[in-house]
Amino acid sequence: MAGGKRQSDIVDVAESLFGARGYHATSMREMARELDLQAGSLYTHIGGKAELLAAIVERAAAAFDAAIAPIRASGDPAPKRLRAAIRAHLTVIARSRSAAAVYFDEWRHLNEPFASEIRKRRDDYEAAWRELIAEGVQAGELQAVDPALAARLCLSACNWSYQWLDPAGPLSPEAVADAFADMLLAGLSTSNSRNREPDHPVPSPTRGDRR
Amino acid sequence: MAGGKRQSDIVDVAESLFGARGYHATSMREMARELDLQAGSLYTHIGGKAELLAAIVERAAAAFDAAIAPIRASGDPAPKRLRAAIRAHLTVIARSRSAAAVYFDEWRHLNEPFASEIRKRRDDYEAAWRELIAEGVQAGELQAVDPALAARLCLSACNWSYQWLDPAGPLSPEAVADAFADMLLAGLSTSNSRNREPDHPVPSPTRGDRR
DNA sequence: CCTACCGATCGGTAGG
DNA sequence: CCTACCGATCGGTAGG
Repeated sequence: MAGGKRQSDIVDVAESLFGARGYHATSMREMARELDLQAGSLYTHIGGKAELLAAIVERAAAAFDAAIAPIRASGDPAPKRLRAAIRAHLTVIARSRSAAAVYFDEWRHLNEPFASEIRKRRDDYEAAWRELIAEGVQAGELQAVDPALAARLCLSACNWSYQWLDPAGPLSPEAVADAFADMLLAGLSTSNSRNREPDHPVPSPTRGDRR
Repeated sequence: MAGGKRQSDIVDVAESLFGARGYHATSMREMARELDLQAGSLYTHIGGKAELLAAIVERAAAAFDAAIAPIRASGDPAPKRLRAAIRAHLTVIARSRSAAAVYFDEWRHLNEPFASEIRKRRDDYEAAWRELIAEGVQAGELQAVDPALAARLCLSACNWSYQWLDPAGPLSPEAVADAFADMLLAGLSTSNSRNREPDHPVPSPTRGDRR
């Protein structure tokens, strides 16, 4: 699926409808109506419904990969990279909640070989987070947690945000990201007491400004 | 929908198929085949497909509510209650990942009034977590986080586990829950050192958070 | 619980 | 890009 203005319009509408109602609950006729077309006319521009799903999911996967690539390569300390990754991940979701919804919920309806390809891509993405955390543990910047579980904790918390994160809401995605990073890095409990000096060099715009 | 052995068999099969493939991707004929019935015969026992979905989602919502009710009433310190709630929540998910998948992913296909009822029930459930955290903040047992965001962080991390939590995996759901609780309570970073007492008392939240 | 069937709707195509 | 239409499948019902 390569180019064409009309085609990318169709992909956009599909993304929005698949995200809102789900892949199987969205008909080609609904999509056509949204574009003021007849159902059959869609097929001038696209190969089929399954192909649309694949295009949307690939695009979403690419957005996540691209968002964390520079962070991985930055050479910053692990806590700073982790904070940046959380922000990047949430920003991708906030930029298109529909795309995130399709990526997270509808990818299981992909045909082969797309399903396998995406599965691998997600595994690689998670591995990058795991590696980041493992490096931090190694360097003594992060506690001696299991990197696999810690990566899963961070990603789970971030992924689910597609359910509620609202760029037009009272808290910007960046503010949510910083708050999440604060809590994940510093912990919720007071009983393992921490000093109150700024502990990471990264400025956190929302600290002291949490609604 | 009230009782009948055959009926509960059907609900169980529906839960498993809806969870695996999604509501709209599952046909009544598939369900019938799984039960060695003809499609039409299902309707002796159930009212329809939509009714099945409602039954499954209600059952799941009730399981989550029941799991945290005794914890809310326990009077334990907030960190202990939070840990217990994480464990309870993950245990419900682990006990039936299909049910969790339907509850989290397919509830949007509910008709009214079920959709509204479930939305309210989920809001109330989240409010219980928020309240727990707010009490901990008030008592100085938890840091001065925004209870709404902290509740969301914990629930997000826990909810997403339906995607990967495997009771037959190397880590039991209880072990995962404890690891998640450890990380959420103590934080991932070493830089706010935990072996040091705070030089000032931990501040209470600036706005009176009573609820 | 089965056989037989309903109208509706699905994704997609032919031919222009 | 439209009209017209295809076969398949959907959830559900009638009648036994």
